[in-house]
Amino acid sequence: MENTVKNDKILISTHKEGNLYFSVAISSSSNKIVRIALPNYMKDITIAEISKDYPEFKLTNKHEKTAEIVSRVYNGEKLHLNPELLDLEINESSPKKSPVKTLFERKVLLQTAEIPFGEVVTYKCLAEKLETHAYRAVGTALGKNPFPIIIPCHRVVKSDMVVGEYRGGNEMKKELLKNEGVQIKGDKIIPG
DNA sequence: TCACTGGCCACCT
DNA sequence: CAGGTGGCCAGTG
Repeated sequence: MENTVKNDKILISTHKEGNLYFSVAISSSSNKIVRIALPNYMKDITIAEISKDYPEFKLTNKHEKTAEIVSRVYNGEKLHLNPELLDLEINESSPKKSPVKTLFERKVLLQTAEIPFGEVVTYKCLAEKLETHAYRAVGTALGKNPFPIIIPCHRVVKSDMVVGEYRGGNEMKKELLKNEGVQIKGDKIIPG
């Protein structure tokens, strides 16, 4: 059992790339990533995003390397981060404490992790792979993705190829896609 | 239990 | 094309 537990210490490390800050949160007991913050021009905002779920944390540079990897992936480097490093477990005794809270969310995230660099799939397609018609629920689950960028929820788009929504905003989603070579015109993916 | 809310979809003007 | 409508179903309170 390696999921987050009550007295776990959460370590937050930040890396600056260009004028953006990238923060990651790692559990000191499992040594796994429990949260990745979306990049921001303000360091404090990335930390605040995490501290909302983990009020008791410690700032450290111990995991800055991990935050740097996130920043490099954001900027379009095709890097592989071992999915084992993400805490995808569901804590049965208190699911609310774990980054991923339900089986459905986990299945959606794992399926999303399969989408190759530079490619997109639709919410519908993802739902069908999970053998459900809960298209909207797929979107909702991705909206709560604790590991944005690394679990590439930005590669999931609407059925009409419009880019769609993103926690960090529609523009950030488009930038992420452009960074990995996806052609976009207006709000629409150009099939390639 | 029930009602409501979504990072959606299909279908209709 | 744009905008509206009803439908889908997992989570939430």
